[in-house]
Amino acid sequence: MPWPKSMKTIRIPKGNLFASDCPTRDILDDVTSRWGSLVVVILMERSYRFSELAYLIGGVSEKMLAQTLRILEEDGFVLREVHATKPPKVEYRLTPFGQELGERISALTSFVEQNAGRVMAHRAKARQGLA
Amino acid sequence: MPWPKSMKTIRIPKGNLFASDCPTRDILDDVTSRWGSLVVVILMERSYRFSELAYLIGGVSEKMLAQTLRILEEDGFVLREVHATKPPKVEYRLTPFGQELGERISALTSFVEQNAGRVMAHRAKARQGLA
DNA sequence: GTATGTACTTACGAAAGGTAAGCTGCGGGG
DNA sequence: CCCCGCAGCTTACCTTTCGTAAGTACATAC
Repeated sequence: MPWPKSMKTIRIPKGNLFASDCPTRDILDDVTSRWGSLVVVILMERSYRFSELAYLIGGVSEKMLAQTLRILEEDGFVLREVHATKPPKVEYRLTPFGQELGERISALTSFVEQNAGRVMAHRAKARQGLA
Repeated sequence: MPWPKSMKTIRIPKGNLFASDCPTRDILDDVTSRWGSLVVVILMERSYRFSELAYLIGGVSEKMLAQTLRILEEDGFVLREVHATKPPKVEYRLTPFGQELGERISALTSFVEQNAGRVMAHRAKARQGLA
């Protein structure tokens, strides 16, 4: 697909989010990943252990939970605390930076929760239109 | 993995986002999908045509853009207007509902853009720790 | 009649994600 | 002793999703 003429008058609206090679894109993917956002929201409440998270977040596999937590830790949103008890105990909590992020994500998730009915209704209408 | 003992005292923090069979989860996936959030943010600015979106959002394929737009339309966030000109022209814009959503998503994306430096710095430190 | 413009679809290979089993290290029951 | 269980991952394997590139339709322009 060639570059359309209407492009000549268009400027990229904001920052660099829309450039595919910008690291901003990676970070957004991390925090909006399927499990990432759920982990952040649940950690807003308090710290949790690995197995607690695995059970609270319905449908997550241990593999994906571990991967998600590792990424969020690398990005500086989550803190991993190992307690050398027997058997070992690993607690995850949000960093202050992660809490700032969590406020934004919670705003989004609670909006989605509160308006899920509207969306479901619209989906039903849209599918009637197709049939 | 069996249900751990510490679970007995835990209650699910909020709503139903954490139940794997809740439609809320699907909706969240739609709006936080790789391309979904970018489309919503860019449509906050003004309406755009298909090919314009394809060029503004770096790295998106036409296939994924079409799929993303169809989903956002079904959910009631985006409106699709076909102008029967020759050649045809299709405009996409946010519904009022989509704009409410867009405010939440923009809050998140602008936070990420503004704090990308912090994240990159933390990633670099984390990788030094490993080496 | 060949090429262009617009908005998609479709086929196919690559990559991400899910499932389930294994691993380590220690303590307790038989 | 020996094996099981607990906790927190990790690995192997397979399925689903995604990206790439080509094709479609229809009309006008060359």
